Amino acid sequence: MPDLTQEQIAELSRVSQATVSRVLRGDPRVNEELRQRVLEVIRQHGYVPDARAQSLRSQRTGTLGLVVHRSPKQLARDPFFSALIAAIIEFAGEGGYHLCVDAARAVQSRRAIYEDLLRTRRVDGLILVEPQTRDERMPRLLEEGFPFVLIGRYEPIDAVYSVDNDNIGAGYMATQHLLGKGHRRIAYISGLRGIFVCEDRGQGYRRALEEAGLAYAPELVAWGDFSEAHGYRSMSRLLGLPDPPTAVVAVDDVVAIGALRAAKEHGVAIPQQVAVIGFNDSPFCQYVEPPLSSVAVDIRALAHLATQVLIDLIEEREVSQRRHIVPCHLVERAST
Amino acid sequence: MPDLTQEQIAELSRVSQATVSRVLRGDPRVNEELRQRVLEVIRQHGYVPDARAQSLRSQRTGTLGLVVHRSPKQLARDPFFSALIAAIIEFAGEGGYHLCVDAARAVQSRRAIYEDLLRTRRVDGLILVEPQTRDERMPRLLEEGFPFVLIGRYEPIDAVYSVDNDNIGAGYMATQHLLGKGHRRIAYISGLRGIFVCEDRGQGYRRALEEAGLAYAPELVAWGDFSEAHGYRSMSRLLGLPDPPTAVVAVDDVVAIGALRAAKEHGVAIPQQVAVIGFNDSPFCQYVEPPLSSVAVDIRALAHLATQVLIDLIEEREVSQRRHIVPCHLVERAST
DNA sequence: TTCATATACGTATACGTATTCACAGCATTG
DNA sequence: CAATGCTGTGAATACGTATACGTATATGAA
Repeated sequence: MPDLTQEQIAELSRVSQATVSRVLRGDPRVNEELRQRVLEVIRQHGYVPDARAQSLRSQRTGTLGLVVHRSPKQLARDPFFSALIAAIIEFAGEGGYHLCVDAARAVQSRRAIYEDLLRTRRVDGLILVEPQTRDERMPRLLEEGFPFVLIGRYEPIDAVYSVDNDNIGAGYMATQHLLGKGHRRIAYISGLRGIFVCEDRGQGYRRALEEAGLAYAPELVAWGDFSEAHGYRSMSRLLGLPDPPTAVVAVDDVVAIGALRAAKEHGVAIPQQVAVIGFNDSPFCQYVEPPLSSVAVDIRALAHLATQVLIDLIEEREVSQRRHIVPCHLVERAST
Repeated sequence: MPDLTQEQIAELSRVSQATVSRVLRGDPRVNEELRQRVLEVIRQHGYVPDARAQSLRSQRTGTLGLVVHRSPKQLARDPFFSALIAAIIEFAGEGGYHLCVDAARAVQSRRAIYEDLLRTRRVDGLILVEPQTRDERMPRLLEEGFPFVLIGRYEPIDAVYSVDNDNIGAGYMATQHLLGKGHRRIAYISGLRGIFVCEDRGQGYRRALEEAGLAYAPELVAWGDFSEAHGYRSMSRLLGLPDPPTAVVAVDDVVAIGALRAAKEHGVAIPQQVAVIGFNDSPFCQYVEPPLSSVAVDIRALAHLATQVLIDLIEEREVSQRRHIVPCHLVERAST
């Protein structure tokens, strides 16, 4: 079946190309008889309009861009990102948009993506996942008036639309949970200093402690990366303390897994001697031994909000608020 | 910074729009002095060509389409797909293409995707992941002469370009591994009947047994779905046999996890009394107790081949073969 | 000098669609 | 009955780029 144009459909229907276009766009000012004739020809020939021409003419591509600040390898490994991407695909589709995905960690390729997707008008808007604290593109994007939404936080400019987890609340909730189980000496195995997620969850942890009348003890807080090895090392150190913790909040499930391993190797019973809780409710939480309690972030809500806000911006609808905070919830398993 | 066109760049450089286009396309037939002048103006104004106009004119979009036959929810859950998507993003980028991703399980939306991506010329080519055995789109795609590549198998028509795991080899390898450990009574917990992956791995399993002079015993093969629950149930049944297996090949890591759980609950030691091996080498394999041996499929190779073949088809280069088979390798851990 | 050839550039056009404009036909109004 | 508005339609145009084509200048050979 060769590619037809409106021109040819018009000829076959004995109308003008303009009328074909009007029929396709559902313009009411077209005679019913003609409309039927044109629709019949379109149906018979299986005509579908050319998206490229439509884009050029209408200045709309019907495509959203998704840029993730992770190397493809990291992306493949972390279930959080894959779930996020999958959900964004879904919601973009529901909103009538396609999705163009790019991933890049290097600054150089980040610039390229910026040029390639945005300036070329290849997409109508952008979702940026976890931008850096200082991201030189933010001001430029704002300046261009290009529609974009952040998943994560970006403090410097509050004109930015963003959707984020309630990480402070999540840290608070995890700690609260352990306090409720009677624990009084609770450690926090964090990630990198200066990363919003880690700082925020730590802040929630601290607030829960203080509300319970407990002092924040720096020796019970471990900084490192997001690896299983970091969880293992930190837990080993904590267990060696003169007055070891009876419960541990780990900044991420993978880190928590490392902590679990260390505890088991030290012959410490979980959750009897040490309780452990992680974040993200990764799929593997239910498979590890013992199954890991975790604070689940609502990835679908995150994706839904981000997509919806972006589409509203593109279609120039009113957007009620610039910052959205998505609440988390606790999934209790055997490790606490 | 407002959007410029070649027209305006031309005016600023005191040349024609055609010359600007030639400079941008690297046409050699343009005076060096002029070229520099134009490039300077382009640089100063940060001009980037409009991809939509380029697409319309050149009949190329510079975008690949990826269609996955899974609901977004399944997609989010299965690490295999997320890794695959991540790798395809990477290789498409390296090949100078963007990636447009869609996912859909329903037949209805499948048709829509077909119309939306292909007939609208929104993408230059398509990667289809695990199409159904009878997929009505294959003949149509072939008929249109539209470039596309399958990840998975499609038997009916061999004019189709495809890239697939060596699933037979993988099943053979897993079984071989267990035979090498001295096991003589080996079970196979499969997935759905009629799914290529399950049948093929089963075929490899069977061949390994027969080469070792062992009979294929139907009571040692369990059919079901891809769930953890199926693994659990099947393992429970197998352990209740008068002559239970000493080793189990599970069609998927998640199924294997279920089997592990059943064994533990029955007080059966792993790997001393029953060895277990899975497929895919999912990230969680190293976190479970005991860590799970698994046959790793080379996802990056799969993605790389598919992307490369597709790009070659689009750019009308010679493609050496229609079917590519990617070998697997075994990752041994404590469960065997 | 004269013609052929190559080179470097501009003019014009096409890609397929959406939309503005103009106009014909008809109904409605004072 | 003239003036006015409304409806449905086609002609023309614009979106921004790439390229076929034509032409002016430079270069070389006769």
